[in-house]
Amino acid sequence: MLSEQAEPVKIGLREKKKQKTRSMLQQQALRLFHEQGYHATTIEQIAEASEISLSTLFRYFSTKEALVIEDEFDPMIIHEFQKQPLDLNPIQALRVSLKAVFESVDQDRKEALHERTKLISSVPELRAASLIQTNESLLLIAKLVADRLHRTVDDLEILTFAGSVTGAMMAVQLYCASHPEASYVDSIDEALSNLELGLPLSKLTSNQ
Amino acid sequence: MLSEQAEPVKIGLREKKKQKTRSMLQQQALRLFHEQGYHATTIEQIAEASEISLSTLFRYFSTKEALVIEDEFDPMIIHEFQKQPLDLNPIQALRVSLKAVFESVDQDRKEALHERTKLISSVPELRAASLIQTNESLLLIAKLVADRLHRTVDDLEILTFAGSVTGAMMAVQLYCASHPEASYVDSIDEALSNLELGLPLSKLTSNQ
Amino acid sequence: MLSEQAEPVKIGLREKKKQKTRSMLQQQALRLFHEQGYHATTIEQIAEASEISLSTLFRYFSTKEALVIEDEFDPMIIHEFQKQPLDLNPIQALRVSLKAVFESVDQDRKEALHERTKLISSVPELRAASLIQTNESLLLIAKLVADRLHRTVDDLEILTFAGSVTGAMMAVQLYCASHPEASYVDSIDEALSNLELGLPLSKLTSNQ
Amino acid sequence: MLSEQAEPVKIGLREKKKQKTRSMLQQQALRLFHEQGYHATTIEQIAEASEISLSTLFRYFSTKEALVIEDEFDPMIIHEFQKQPLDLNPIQALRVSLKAVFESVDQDRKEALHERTKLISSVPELRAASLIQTNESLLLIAKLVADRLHRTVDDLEILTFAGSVTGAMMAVQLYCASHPEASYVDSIDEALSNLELGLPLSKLTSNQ
DNA sequence: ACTTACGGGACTCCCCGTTCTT
DNA sequence: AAGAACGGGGAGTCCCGTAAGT
Repeated sequence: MLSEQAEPVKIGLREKKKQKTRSMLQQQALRLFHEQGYHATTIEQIAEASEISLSTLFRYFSTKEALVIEDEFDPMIIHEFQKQPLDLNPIQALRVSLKAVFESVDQDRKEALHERTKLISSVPELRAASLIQTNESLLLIAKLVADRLHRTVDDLEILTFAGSVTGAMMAVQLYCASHPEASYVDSIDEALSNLELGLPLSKLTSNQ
Repeated sequence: MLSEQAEPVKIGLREKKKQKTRSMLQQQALRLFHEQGYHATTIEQIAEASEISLSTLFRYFSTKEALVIEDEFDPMIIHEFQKQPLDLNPIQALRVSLKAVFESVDQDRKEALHERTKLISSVPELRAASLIQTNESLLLIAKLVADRLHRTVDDLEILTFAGSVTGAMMAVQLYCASHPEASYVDSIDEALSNLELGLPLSKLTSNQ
Repeated sequence: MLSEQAEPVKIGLREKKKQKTRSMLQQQALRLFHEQGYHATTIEQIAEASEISLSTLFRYFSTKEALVIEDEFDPMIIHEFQKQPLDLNPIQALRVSLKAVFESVDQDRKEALHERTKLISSVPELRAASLIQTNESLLLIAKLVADRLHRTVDDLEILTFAGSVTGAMMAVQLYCASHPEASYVDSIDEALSNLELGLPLSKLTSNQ
Repeated sequence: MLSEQAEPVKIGLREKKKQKTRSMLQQQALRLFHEQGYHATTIEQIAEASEISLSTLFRYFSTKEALVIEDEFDPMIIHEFQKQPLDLNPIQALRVSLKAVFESVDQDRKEALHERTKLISSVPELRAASLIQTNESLLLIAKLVADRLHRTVDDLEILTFAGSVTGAMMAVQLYCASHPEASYVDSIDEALSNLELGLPLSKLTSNQ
């Protein structure tokens, strides 16, 4: 979910055109994947449908998977997180940030996101790519938390924390894949709340 | 009559030869990857070096990644975990199991494991494949815990738990990748211990 | 008025900067080729390392190979050859010229040359580019000899002579590639001396 | 001209089909190059015209150039050379071999060869590839001569000889490129004869 | 049954135009 | 005007799956 680019977004004239091309490519890709399936769609078809050349497509998205995986939420979440007051514990801060970001997203985008998530769950290659990104999110979360505490990412305690959070999110993805009716955002919140309470281990121990 | 008795023996022999081929392939693969790098090595070279044909190689390992990823420890850990007494909380049970398994592994295998782990961290494709497996471990842990508690894997609480554990292990992998001198097993134990203590969040909150 | 005088100076400065850029590019290229190998290095990396844009790089060197091949010795050798007295036979004249030029080269350049030569021998594309240049040397030698004799390059006898000389030099390159301790200059001289003596064929015939 | 494969040509049933595919590909390539020019023709077109896939084409010819360069004469010349009596000097042996081979070639093939040679002279990439092969011929000639004399290719004298011969052939190619009416075979013979006579240097020295 | 050949798609890189900017 | 960014396109490599041949 979270990956690294957090540039201030220079509003260049042609920056905009690039954005348009990017989003066009993703749109066409998602459309074709939906219509024909992921494997049955070649990237050549995507390039053609978007009326750009293959090589240019690869300049925008370095792999077929990237067309599906890349998302626009990460920088927003980062930004939100960094604004949170320091006396919140990091899970609280994260929960607040996630809520803030997803409340600002309109219905259309939410549905697109949902569609994408379904696609990812069902295609092994995409799952793999998504997990790679998840892994990078882990580092990012670690970095954000380390910054809050003036510590370094080079710290097993912090990494373990970030790992647990990331793992909880992976769990939610799996959960939602088999419970299509469940709300993704709510489930994340619940999982994080659970983690905040220490999981809680007593409930997970047989007391007989 | 005799042939019926001969059967099991023959199967045994065959199994053995298969095992030998498998391990030969992995050995050659690892050697070549070490010498020339992962990408510079083609699976054709691996097949040649092992003196078998490409199609046969694919019968043993369906992808190039599989040559590196396959792991013999999982089943051992599962077995150990299922033997743990029910009054241990699941993290305790897991810690005990992991220790038991790794103590039984000889030095050679540990070094081979270490070599493999390094290779995996450094090659994105392998990381992806490894993460896919990690994700399946998540489900496996969930299943084991669910069984202990007579609940189902279909349960966000349990999945969250399993996710946190899995995430903690991912964190340890990242940690060890940048701290080559750290002991993998000890670090896992420390991370799990940390998780058992509720991470602990108070230490991760700025108290100014 | 003043500007006219200023012109040559400004041009001088510009020329100098160009020369610096050229040599910087070659240096960075050689460094990267040495570190990562020729194929693993992209010209984009070279441009980046030299802090100029790709299109500018191509203005200086029209192909990746040119970064390695360009040779500053040819014009020097030509110049020397044209000064040789006419009563020397062309091989003698060439031998004297080569000696004169290489004696004037300092140790650093010699080592750089040696490094380059090694690189060229080991990369097929570079060998090809180098051979193209060798082929042009053939024509050049033919022209020089033709001029001495007031004949034309359009002459099989002269071309054959030039070809033999060029071929002898190719032979020396191959020889030195497998005998790293051999002196390039000495070997050339020996080869040319051999050619001057008619190869000699009697020694190359089985006399049993 | 001379390159290495000198297998006894196992007459497999499907060896024949491969031969047919090879020659089909070359034929189509030459046709298209002739019709549209070398650069204007893509290898995809060649594959299509030959009704095979791109990847298969590359299995037969690893580069676009190879489609033009590879020829069938080398093994024949080698074979002939090895049959020559040992009391011939190596240039004589070579001259006899070349004559024997070219006399056995029918008119059609000679014209095809001529066509190909013209194409090679006119396209820099092909010239480069051809020179690479020439360079390998040098080594081959050295090897053949070394074998005759029970010496090794590791010998500057022999390499110089081979280089001179090779260089003479390069000269002939240049000569014939600018004299389309000249006979390739006769010119080679003349050049080699010239080389055999010591070039001769006296004629190439100004005697004023 | 087991190898060998073939197909095809993803991806990378080189190099060259054109456009846009400074 | 010089130079950078951008786009295009062809060559080439590799993985992997399927079909053909022995």
